[in-house]
Amino acid sequence: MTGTMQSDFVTAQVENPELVDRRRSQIVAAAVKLFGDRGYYTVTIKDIAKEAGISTGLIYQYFQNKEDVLLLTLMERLDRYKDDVTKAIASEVDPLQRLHAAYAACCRVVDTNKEATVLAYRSFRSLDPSRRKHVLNREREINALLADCVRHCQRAGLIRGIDINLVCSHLASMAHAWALQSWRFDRGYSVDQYIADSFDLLTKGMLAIDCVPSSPQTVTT
Amino acid sequence: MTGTMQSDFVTAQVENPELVDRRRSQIVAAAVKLFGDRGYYTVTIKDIAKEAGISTGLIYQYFQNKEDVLLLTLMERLDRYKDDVTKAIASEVDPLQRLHAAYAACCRVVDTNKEATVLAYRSFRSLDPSRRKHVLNREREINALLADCVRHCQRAGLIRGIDINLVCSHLASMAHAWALQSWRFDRGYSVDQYIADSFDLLTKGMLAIDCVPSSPQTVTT
Amino acid sequence: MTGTMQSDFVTAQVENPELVDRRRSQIVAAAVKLFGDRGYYTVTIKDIAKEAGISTGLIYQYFQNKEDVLLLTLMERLDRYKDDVTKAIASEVDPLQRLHAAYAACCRVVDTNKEATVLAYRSFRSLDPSRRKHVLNREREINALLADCVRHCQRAGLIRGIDINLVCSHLASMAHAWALQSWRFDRGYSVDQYIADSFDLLTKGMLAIDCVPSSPQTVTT
Amino acid sequence: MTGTMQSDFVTAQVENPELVDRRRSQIVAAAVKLFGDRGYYTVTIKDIAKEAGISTGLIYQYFQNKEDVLLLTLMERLDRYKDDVTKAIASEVDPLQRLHAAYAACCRVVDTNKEATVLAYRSFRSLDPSRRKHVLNREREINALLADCVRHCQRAGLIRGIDINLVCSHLASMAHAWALQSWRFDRGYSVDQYIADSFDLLTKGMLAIDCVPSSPQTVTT
DNA sequence: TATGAATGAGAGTTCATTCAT
DNA sequence: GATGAATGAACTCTCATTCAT
Repeated sequence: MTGTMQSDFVTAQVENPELVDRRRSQIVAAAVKLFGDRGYYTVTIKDIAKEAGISTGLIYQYFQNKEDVLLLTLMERLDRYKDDVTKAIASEVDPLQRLHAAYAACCRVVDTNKEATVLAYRSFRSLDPSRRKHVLNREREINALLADCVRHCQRAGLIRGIDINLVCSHLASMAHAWALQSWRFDRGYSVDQYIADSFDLLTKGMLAIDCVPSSPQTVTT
Repeated sequence: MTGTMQSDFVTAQVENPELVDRRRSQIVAAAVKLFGDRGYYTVTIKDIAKEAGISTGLIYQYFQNKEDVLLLTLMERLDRYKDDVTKAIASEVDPLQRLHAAYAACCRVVDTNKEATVLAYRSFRSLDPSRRKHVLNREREINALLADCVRHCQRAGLIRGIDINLVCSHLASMAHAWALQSWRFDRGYSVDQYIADSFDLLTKGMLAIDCVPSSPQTVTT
Repeated sequence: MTGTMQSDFVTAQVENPELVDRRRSQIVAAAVKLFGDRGYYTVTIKDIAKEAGISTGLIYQYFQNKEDVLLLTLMERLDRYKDDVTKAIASEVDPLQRLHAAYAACCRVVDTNKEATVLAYRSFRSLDPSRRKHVLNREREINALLADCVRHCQRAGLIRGIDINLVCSHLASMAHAWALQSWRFDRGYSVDQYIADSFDLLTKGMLAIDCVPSSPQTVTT
Repeated sequence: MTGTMQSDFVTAQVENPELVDRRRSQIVAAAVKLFGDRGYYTVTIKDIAKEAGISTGLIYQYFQNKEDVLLLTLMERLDRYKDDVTKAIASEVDPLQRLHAAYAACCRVVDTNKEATVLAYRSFRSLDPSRRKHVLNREREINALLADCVRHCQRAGLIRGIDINLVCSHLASMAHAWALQSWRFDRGYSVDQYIADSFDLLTKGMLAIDCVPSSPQTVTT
């Protein structure tokens, strides 16, 4: 199971696992809020402690340093992300509907967690290489879920033989865009509408001339 | 013209405009390199001064504070971005080829400037609201260029009546993905290939069943 | 008797005297080891608790604060010191042999407890004045044992009428030097040899010309 | 020349060598006073800055960290020590008088700098191994001066064939004792008297029976 | 104009001590 | 009696910014 504050790469001084879980959740909740609003560097440990309603020293009983707080903050979101996507595709059998369900789940996670999504982009590079690896691994696991959906569609002959990496990048980018480029969209524009529109665009493309449109690729090379 | 270090929102203590231009370029060049590598907060003014080969004090003759250095650093990239896209579409007349040229230009700017692209995502929120506005305005100008291309295609009946904002978001996201999600792509995969593949995907969509595919939209709501 | 962990200047919260004795010994044993290795300030109460196999809170049941742990740590060594010297001279009757036995005992205590000897020098001043007094008193008691030996020798006409304080300082310095200046001596050089050589030097002096050497004292004043 | 604040093992951010010299002297002077009174660990960087009349940040322009302040503080005393001894023996030709001059110089350095002498004993072990090496090297240089005097005396047949290390240890211990064991001596007792008395003791020994006294060495083993 | 020494507020982190269990 | 989670004051060190030269 992914969604726990236990972690083999972030160590705590406190031994009671339930307490570790509870306190870390408390601290991460405060961190998500503050990091999301103001970014990693402008938020101090004291700010987090105050927001969490505990003393500064206590944070260091559950995290080795500030960077570990960021790490678990980013990981927690990815855990929820993965869980949501997993649940979303569990009940779907039709390949294309499965893919749609996965994409919709991604968009919804982004929507309910816009700040955290932005934070992920802002702060990933604030982690040192070894911590980045943990985040990337989780990111790849999520990606594998999407890739699987795409692969099923391709096997069913529903999607043409495009590079799966490219398709996944496409899907992820569009989901993230809902948070990262929110300035582009009208206030009234809802996630549901966005999911519908963007999935339509992703699947059917932009061109009006159906079927074999005159590709401008030859120009490229 | 955009590509100058003169700026009405960042003021200098030095009066000679040429000098301002030269010094600011020198400083911004150093900042681009360092911010790109290590991010805004971990780079010090001293680092920038050393990289630029000047004294720390001098930076404050041309910028009011560190945040202004970041602002011009981000702006400079957007200026180049805009110039490149402008030049790219200048010679194209066919609407779709124009769009392709614009998109390709975006991808190439991203490719030659991956670090700066990542920096933009990381550091935009480190700016205060008034400075963000300047960046967003420039971003919108670039977006307008793309939007114009799309509009032309739509008027020519080449692109179907999808919301232009959505299409532009799509285009921008994919261009940025080349830098932001570079971990997804193989080392051997070139920008040119990426441009070709992603533009094909963007325009024609993912579906194998051409023309009217059974849309899964109804599931969404 | 000196060698107990009961103490009228360090108070405990626990009433059972045997328990106080046992726990204090346990804690002081851990403290000796850690303070000896790393000094007073770099060792934490937590370190001591862990080394002693107890909880941090328990230390405060037997000591009022960290400084008291140091005090008893220093005192314990002095207690052993005093006991050893007392025992060593108990069986000797010949004044000079008594003195020799006392000096040899000092050197051996130092030798078996080099770290603690160094600690005493390092950390005495970390105590507040009132605690220092306790250490100094014990130190003076030990000194009195030596002084007594010297006095006996003088009365027996074996030692000339030098100021006893000076002689004692001399003896103590040389004994301590075995730990404090161990870098001066070869690895193969044994305590026994050191005792023999240094006592010979102390008693007979450095000069080759026996009897009345041309003293350079007149130069001094 | 030894007595300068330039140092190849402690680096400064400031380049002007005279300034480095002046500021370091200023800081070390404050540190000597405070460390001497209260020890290394209980004195804060802020204390030193205040005592020196500068800002805390400035200390870090001239020292990399607090430990380096301690290092130079200890080194400075050793430099003066070495200079004083060197000067003292420069004019003496008679081997024994040379030795006496060296010893007297040692005692006088200790006397005018009691706190610093105590500090050296207290704080040497607060240095990390590489820094200790620097101190020990200087200490060995000073020791070499003494050893040289002793050797001359031995060659002249004035001192018997005792191990030179032992003799030097003896001399150094007695000199240091003037500061370390000052509690033993009466207030009225002067350095000059101490030098005279202790040198007499060191050279002629304690025994009243001149010449070949019955050595108690055989008892030792 | 240009320098870089100087400032000092504020960051992350530690640790002696307390106290509910 | 014993535990160890919790506290928060105080530490070392950094760095944006200033200003005398």
